Amino acid sequence: MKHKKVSLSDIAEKLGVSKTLVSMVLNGKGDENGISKATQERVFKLAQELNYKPNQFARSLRIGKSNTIGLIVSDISNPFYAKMARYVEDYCSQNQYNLIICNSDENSTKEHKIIDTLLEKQVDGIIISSTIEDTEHLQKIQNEQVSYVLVDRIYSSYPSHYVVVDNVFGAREATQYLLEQGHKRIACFTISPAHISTQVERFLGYKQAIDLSTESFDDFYHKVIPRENMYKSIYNILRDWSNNKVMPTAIFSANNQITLALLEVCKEMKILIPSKLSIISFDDIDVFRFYNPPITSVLQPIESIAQKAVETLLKVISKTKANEELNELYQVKLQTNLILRESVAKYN
Amino acid sequence: MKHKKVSLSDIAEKLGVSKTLVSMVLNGKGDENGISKATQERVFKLAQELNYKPNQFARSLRIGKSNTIGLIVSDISNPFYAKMARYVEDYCSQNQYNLIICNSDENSTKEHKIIDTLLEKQVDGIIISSTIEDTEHLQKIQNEQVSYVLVDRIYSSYPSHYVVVDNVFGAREATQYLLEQGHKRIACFTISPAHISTQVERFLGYKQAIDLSTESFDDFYHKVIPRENMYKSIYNILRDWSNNKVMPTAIFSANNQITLALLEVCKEMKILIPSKLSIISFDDIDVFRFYNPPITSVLQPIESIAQKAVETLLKVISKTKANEELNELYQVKLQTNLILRESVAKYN
DNA sequence: AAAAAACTCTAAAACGTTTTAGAGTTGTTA
DNA sequence: TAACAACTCTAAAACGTTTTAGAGTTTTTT
Repeated sequence: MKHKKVSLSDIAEKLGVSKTLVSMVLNGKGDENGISKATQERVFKLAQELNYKPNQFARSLRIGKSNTIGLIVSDISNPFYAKMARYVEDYCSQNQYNLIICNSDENSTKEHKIIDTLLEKQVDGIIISSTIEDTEHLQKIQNEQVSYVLVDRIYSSYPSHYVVVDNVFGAREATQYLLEQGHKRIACFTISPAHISTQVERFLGYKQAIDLSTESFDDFYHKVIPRENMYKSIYNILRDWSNNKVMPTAIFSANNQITLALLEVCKEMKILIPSKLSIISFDDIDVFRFYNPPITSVLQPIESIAQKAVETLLKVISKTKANEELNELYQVKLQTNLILRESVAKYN
Repeated sequence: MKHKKVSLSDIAEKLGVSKTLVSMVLNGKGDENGISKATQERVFKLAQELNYKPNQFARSLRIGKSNTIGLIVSDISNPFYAKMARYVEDYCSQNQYNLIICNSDENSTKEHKIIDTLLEKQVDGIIISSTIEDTEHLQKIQNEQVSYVLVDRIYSSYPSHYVVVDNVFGAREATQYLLEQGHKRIACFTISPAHISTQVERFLGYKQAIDLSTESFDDFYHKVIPRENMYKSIYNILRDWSNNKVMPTAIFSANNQITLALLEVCKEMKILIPSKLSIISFDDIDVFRFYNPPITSVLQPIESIAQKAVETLLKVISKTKANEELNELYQVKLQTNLILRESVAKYN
């Protein structure tokens, strides 16, 4: 029982009317085009009966719009991005948009390829948390007149629409909390590649807090952990500090994966948390809630980030389509929340 | 500098050749159609220069194939599905397929809608972990001649292609391990809705283990936890058991979310693991590795599941397209692995 | 009774590909 | 030198929509 897909023409033919009419009616433009109620009724009825499904390709080809957007993140199995993707998907489908999710694996070459693919698929827009250091990929997207908004990660010297979190504030607040608890030697771990704005900003917030305090900042305690070799390199760092009797009393970790590795190392080295070492982490993932002790962390409003990102992108898309001049830049910065748990001890 | 997108005709025109020729060359069919090397060279060169990108909609419209597949899971922010989606995406893009990921939220109505949307988008195939009890949605997909493969969850009485894990074996092995450690009163927690095959099968494996042992099976220790109210209902169950002095010595939890809730309840009620209660869980998620004590669990080979699912679907798609009779059913069942950690104590 | 307005509908083009069937040369064979 | 093969290329249709510009009736106005 191979039955061909039913098209507009099939309906038109059976009803003895034109495709134009059927198209109008089915798109809800029957009234405004003065199609009689009776005819509209007949069209709807038959369409239903035949289980008519418009061909999206024909449609997209004709109107030059795919109703699809792309989301590029480093790794969708990272809980932070998993949640984000989840909410982005929600808001997209609420707005009748399709979503294509892509993983860059923190690899510039791969991200460039992804962008090419997305542009070939003629997505209407891209939400992108980029791993690339320069901005030629953004230029490339713009050249194709495709809208985009940066999320999570931005370029300070390249004006664009973005939705991010106030990383400087979040990191400063976390570090200040550590200071308030009496810590003096506080280390900061960020993850490679070092140019990513989140890591730069969180380090900045950390530094600000220390500079504002009576303690003095020492770059010795800032380590960029290579993401390919987190466990080993953290292990080496802690061992060196320990051997040289310069162990910090607290660590601010600017990334959830770093924190996970750090926790494993501490377990392995039998460094007790928080009695021997206090830890505070950016990103609040499930593991932190369940860890023993539960980890104090900086919560990002993931759902709002996602919502704002989609909202912003759709705004930009519609303005671009309408050919309005887009002189206004949408730049959203959301607040973080410090979640106090038990991985930080008082120090004196 | 609004420059229109460049099309085949643009290239053809500038080169003074036909669209046909350009199309052939660009699709690598130059040789087999006897286009001279020189001409091919000119085409490639100009296409490159103009940064030509084929219009996928026109292409899909013409050849009736979208090169897109859909993935339906209950919630992509659940670590198990996040990983799965991640790998599915990998294998899809390796095969030049696009992926649309959808969340059903364990809601039948929503899943039906998702399927309708996917069919409208004319995906070439669907990988689906379904929440729906009956099989009319599968019928609907088949009616539209769209290929699909079930993953994770199946219908025992509805023949279809699938890729799953041997849940019965995994659950039996886990329960037998509990028995070997001397446990006699072993409970089993599954999650609602109760009809989902994974839950049914895991319960079955649990029951088999007990029936095979010297212990006797008691349905009293099998609880289906409603997913909307996991914490509270687990709390009530444990409290009742405790009050009535019928606390099991071990619990086999057939779902990672249930386990998480169970762990929280135990913490709240100060039930020590594993000394007071041993726990073993299906699914091995990050939290379990990091928990204190680390949770013994049944590991599913997520990457293989994903790989096989994509592989199978693509096979089915190509056979369907070639109009070959598909009398053979692809049914893949993968093995689980019991990961021994520290949440199970010996009991005597 | 002619002109205007209102109402209902349609023909045909366009979007950018792929594919079918075959056209026009040039060279080769009998 | 006629027939044939080989080589290189093309016209046009088709996929299924949306949209533009306007056609054909009937009703209303003057």
